[in-house]
Amino acid sequence: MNNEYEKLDIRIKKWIYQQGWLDLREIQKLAMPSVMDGKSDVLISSSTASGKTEAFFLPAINNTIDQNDGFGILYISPLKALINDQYRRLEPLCHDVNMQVTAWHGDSLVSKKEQAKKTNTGILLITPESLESLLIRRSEWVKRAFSNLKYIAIDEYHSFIGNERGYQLLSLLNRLDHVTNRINNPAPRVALSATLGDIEMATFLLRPNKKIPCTIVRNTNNSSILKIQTKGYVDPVKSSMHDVRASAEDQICQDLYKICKGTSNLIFANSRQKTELFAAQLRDLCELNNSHNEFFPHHGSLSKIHREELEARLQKETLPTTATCTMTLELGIDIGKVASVFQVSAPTSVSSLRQRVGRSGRRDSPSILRVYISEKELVENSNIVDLLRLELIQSLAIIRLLVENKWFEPSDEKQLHLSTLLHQVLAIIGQYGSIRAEQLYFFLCKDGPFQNISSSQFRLLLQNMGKEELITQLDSGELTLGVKGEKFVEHYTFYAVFNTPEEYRVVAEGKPLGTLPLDSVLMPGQNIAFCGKRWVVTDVSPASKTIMVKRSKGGNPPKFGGSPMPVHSRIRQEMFNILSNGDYRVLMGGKKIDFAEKTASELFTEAVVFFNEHNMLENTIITQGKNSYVFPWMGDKVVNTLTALLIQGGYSAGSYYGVIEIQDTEPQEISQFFINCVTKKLPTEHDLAKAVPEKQIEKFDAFIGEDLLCDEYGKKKFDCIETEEWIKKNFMQ
DNA sequence: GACCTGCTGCGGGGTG
Repeated sequence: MNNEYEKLDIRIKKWIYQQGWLDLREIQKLAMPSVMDGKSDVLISSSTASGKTEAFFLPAINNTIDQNDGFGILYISPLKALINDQYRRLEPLCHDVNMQVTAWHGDSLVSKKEQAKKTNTGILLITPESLESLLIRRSEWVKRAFSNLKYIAIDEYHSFIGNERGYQLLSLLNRLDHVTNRINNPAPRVALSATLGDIEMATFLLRPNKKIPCTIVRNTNNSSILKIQTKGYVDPVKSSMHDVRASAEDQICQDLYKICKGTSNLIFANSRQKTELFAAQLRDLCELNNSHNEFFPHHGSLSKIHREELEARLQKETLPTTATCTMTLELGIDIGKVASVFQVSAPTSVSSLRQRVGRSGRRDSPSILRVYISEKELVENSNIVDLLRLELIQSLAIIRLLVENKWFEPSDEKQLHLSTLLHQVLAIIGQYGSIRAEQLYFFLCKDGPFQNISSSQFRLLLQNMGKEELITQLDSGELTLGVKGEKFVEHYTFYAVFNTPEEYRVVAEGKPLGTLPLDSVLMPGQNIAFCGKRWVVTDVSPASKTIMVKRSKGGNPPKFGGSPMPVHSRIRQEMFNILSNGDYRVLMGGKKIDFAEKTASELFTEAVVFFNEHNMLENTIITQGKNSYVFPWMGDKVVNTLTALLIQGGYSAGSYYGVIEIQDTEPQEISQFFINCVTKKLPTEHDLAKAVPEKQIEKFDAFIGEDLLCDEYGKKKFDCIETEEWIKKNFMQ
């Protein structure tokens, strides 16, 4: 035990002793001085199950243990489930040191909230949305209850970085500092995270105005061992009914069954549809083998009961349990120990694969990652994406970036987040009743999180909000809520800044199974797979937005919809490197490690042969049949920009897996076209966006006006500077 | 090829 331990209150020491802990964990020792000091922000970055939570809470509780003039600690989490987990973990300690801890979110009991409102002490665990509602509806209480905060902790910090919810959170923290008169004396912010790519950016985003410094705490000896296997599968292209070869999906299911049976695992399958498909097929295999089912799906469209049941089963560790899941099991919900993490089909980002890997392995056992990739059997008219085995290559590139370079995708700092800015304008007016435009601009943009917004853009936003009757101007010049704005702010759906499309509820025997998008075309009599089981649709009621089902045999999972996840330039460049060198192996300790089994490395060789045959090291554009294919080996923003330029130039172009297909053209014509684009000067991102018919993506995009929408969409989807550099480098040197 | 997250106050009906 170290010096810092000695400084802890006797009640906390006693609790630690009772836990049977012989020593504090490394991250806890490292974090304790800065948290205890309480003068700077702290960024605690350390792997899952390394004791991060206690690294913050032990010293923070120590410093607030006898505080009775308002809450001492405000803990913010992106998930209700995580708040419940943390409550369970903190409750015994808080009980022993006689401190109140309150879980505060949409599902917590009103009575518990009322109790906390009366006593105003201890620790409050809350979601950003609940904090938003408190600031709008109970700002007087907020002022009383939080004026003496000693700490604000943000858990799973990476899940907020660079997205709508993260900007809302920053604005909320700013507003909290204002309401409690803590502008010049703010409570330190402590961020907890397992994966942080760009630490510089992460500290900036924790406090954009940099009023107080930020200390970074990372554990040094990350000795966890990672074992990786990549397996390839050939999906036969069947030419006749008599072809009985198993599909790649069936082969993968057989392997998943063999390896997972009897142990606990996570299978990430990238889409809810695939997640359901594997869950249903693996359940069928259990039935076929006369054994109890151990396979269950977990994703965002399943009802809470089903998800919680599975989480509890994993947590208990008494029955072997394998979850086929989407990113719902990426974050830190307590799920016990798992033997392996499977990634079926290519991951799209290094950071999410890192999160997933972290779900297996503990200090005493290695993390095991098994990546299963299916590639189509090659036939005469195979697609170029299949010929180059791009799904496999993307997987190999992401694995290499993960293991060798310790690199993660940085957040996209160019985005404007105008939908969230509009939301915050409404929220602040809702909170104060009325406010001057200059104050709002200072509050949100100049001194707040929306620093990419110019004053003219802000003015335009307010004008549009006026036109839409969201706000009106009083005779005094102050802004107040308009007719529509009031309706928005009063409704409970206002607090979340992210978009949620309307859905059908799926109900079996009166119990909710989950939800499906409104545009899913389901008919009575149709068989579907959902929640890991097979059903037949008995009734579809558009009026009550309900789909009734009952158990049945057969049926495939429905489509859930969604938009593609963008791939970063660094990944595409790593794919190019791998193909040019004909080597995907990972360099570790001076040795090259092979992590692909036989079929995967055969598929890789096919890709390299094609790559070399077409001299793709030199050729950026190649021809297949009547079409040309552009290989930028760049992220989706550049691919989108090039594709948009081609379409505006009258070509018939589309992209897939980062490759642009242009119909009926020759490479020379395309390269000349690109050169002309640069010589004539490229259009702006805004101009490119103008031509896109459907640009509304975020919740309040419908109200920001066409002009700003083009700014917003352009910055999100296109990058003209990087594109121009790419054209110059490839065609003009 | 296609991810995820969250929210109030009140009224009606059931249970102790």
